[in-house]
Amino acid sequence: MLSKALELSETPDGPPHSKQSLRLWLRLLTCTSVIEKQVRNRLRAEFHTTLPRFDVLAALEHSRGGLTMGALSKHLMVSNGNVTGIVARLEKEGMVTRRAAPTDRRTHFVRLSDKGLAEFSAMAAVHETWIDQMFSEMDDEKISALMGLLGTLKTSLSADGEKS
Amino acid sequence: MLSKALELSETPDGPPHSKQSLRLWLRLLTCTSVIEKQVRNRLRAEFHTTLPRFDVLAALEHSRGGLTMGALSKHLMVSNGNVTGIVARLEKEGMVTRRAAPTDRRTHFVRLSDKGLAEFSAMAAVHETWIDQMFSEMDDEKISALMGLLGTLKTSLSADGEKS
DNA sequence: GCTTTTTATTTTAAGCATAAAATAATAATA
DNA sequence: TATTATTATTTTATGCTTAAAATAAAAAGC
Repeated sequence: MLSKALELSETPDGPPHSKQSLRLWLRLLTCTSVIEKQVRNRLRAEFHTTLPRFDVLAALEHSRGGLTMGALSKHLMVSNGNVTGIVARLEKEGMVTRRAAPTDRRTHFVRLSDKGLAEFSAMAAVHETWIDQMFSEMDDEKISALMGLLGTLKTSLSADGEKS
Repeated sequence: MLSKALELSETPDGPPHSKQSLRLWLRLLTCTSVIEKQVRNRLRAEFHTTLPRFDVLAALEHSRGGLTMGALSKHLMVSNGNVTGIVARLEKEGMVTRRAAPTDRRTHFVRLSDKGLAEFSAMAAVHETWIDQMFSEMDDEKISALMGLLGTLKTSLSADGEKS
């Protein structure tokens, strides 16, 4: 009787967890890629700049007083050498300034210039409207639900990362 | 009285839609970046290969008979020149073969070699377990809910894209 | 003080990614 | 058939990204 009950169960086995995870991962990647591509294209078309440069400026604007190269690298989750290149280009464009710390000549502080702050502020305002429009069909409830589920995913990813 | 009712409403205005969208976008990007980085690192460590190469092999395996350069480019959502480079490296490694179409010498068909199929099959199996583990704290219900919400997001992105 | 180690950053070499220009082959049209 | 336009792909120039090696300064240990 038990087997019969299982056979007739209203919740039969679906695809295994791994297959569902894989499909979810592909959809997650597609959504992110589409948004990222839009942002890159618009930054280039409207502000003649790139997403990595925008990200560096955002990190600097968020923490007034400047950041060291290492802190920037850690915050943006990219390699040291990567930050070196992006900051070099931003410096050449006059968007940021670099200065060695007086106490430790190894560490270099990067700060937004006045021009950098002005340009970033303009970009950030428009950037926010781009995102707002792309998410326009997501009401507050859906946004909140998605935030929660992605929070769980973050936890799951942390747990997986611990094991390495 | 109406204004009073609004003041005392149990659902006062939260942050505006644009701010919530922005926070959601950042979380989405973080999750995707973490997963992508894990996959890249493991592909390199365990198979001495890269994610772009893996993606090309996956596209080829999925559609037996081979794909043209243009079809590959469209499927992977990357530029033509990008595919040219990746396929050139894969060909040098003996993973794929390239042949001009007999009827139209402009179009080139790319196919998995036997070696390419064998290596990809091995990688794909392990890759699936990586994803499965990263999503291990997401039960079937959460995966399904996340799929649905990302489906809505995809729709929203399509609607936004139409306007360009 | 002198050596060793650690820390912060840059450099280098390779691959990925794009847009724009160039090639080359086919299709359309006069 | 000769010209023009379109299509499929590659090439080029530039920038992003990484890992690994190099540099250089500070800290630790003897």
